[in-house]
Amino acid sequence: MAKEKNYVSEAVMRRMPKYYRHLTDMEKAGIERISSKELSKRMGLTASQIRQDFNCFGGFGQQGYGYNVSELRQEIQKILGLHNEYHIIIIGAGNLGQALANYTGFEKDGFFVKALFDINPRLIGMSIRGIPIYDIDEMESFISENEVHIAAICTPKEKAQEAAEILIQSGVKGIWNFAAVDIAVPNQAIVENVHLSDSLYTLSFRMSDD
Amino acid sequence: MAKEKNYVSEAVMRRMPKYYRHLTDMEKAGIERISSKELSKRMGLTASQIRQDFNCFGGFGQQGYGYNVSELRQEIQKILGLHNEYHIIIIGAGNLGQALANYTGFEKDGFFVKALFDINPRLIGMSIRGIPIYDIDEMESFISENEVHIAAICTPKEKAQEAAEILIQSGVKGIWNFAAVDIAVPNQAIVENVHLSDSLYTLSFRMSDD
DNA sequence: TAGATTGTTAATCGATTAACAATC
DNA sequence: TAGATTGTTAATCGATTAACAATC
Repeated sequence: MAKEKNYVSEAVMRRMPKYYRHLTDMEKAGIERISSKELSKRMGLTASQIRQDFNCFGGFGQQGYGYNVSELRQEIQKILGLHNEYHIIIIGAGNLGQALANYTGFEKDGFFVKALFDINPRLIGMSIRGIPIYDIDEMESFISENEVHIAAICTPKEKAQEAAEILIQSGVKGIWNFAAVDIAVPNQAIVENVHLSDSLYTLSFRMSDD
Repeated sequence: MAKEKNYVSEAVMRRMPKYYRHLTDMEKAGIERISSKELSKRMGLTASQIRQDFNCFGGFGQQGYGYNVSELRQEIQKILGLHNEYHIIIIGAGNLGQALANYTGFEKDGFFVKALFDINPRLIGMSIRGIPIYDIDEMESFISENEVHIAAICTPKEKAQEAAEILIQSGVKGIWNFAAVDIAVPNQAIVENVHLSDSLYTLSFRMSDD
């Protein structure tokens, strides 16, 4: 039974999706139970860390038995908020924006793309998988008329901050930022960055590291 | 003057691209010098941490003055290995693979996409921005005949591990993994993961966190 | 019951912050 | 020189690991 959710460290939070991913794979593979020790081998963590992590949220296991894979998966699904449905809009219908819109893999977790927005007249009016591309000027009214939980910012980096401000003012709570800038936002908003260039630089660093 | 590069913690390593990004922006904005204190405000870190971070690599500053933006940027560029040129191939020419191939933003940092590989006969023979899409069966011979530093894995997750193994056997050192699996690799290879689903789950978690 | 493995407390390790002497 | 700010050492904080009593 999960405890009241208190403060969870960044480190723990970043491991939760990984647990969820592995548990989903295990469930699919028909594995019914797993001990923290087995799981630690599988995931490259320590058994101790796994038990500590889970105990941030309450005990999910049983002494002498371990964890029931399906149950544990379901608990973590709830912790991650993946029992909810999320509506996403994509700001910027360039390469990346279109690729995100085309990708259906997030729908199984309840994430649905509802619209894209762009300034390019050639793109406006088109659609991707039936998802319309609108003029960026219609963004605010779209948000007020439709429930939008998350906005993925796929604009050039110069436009990202401005877009974020409008989005947050319009009531969007979650920003999934793909632009290569650090966006400043008020407290109530949440920004999750996907800095592809940072990731590539890190790879470069480790490749030249000796 | 940069010291011999020793062990650098994961935490420090992950901050280096961010420094590089901010310094590049500052240089572009014509800022000549900056103190650790000013930089700390700008980046949301502490001045102490910034000085500690830089001292992993040797001292780049001057007492009483601070840091010269251009010089510091150049030092970090070298630390990150961004003075080199990298050849990238993309495995999987679906939405994401194509988006990456279309994106030119990494070229300014010396990353060039040389080819894509896929199993889909409809895609094989086509090209993106002049970059050819080849049959996946030609991957090994392409690598042996061309210098390939980095392979971006954009395949479905079921194929990612196998692709990684072939790539590493063929001599590719860096794997930029976009598939939603944790790839197991031998020591000499380096994997940098971009787990978009993990990122989205984290966003969901923080949005439902109260 | 005996064996296994959790949940949890205590010990260790590493990263961040604070402080200050060195020095430009 | 005096003021500013680094480079670096010491103190603190937090995260990971180890240990073990609780218990299935």
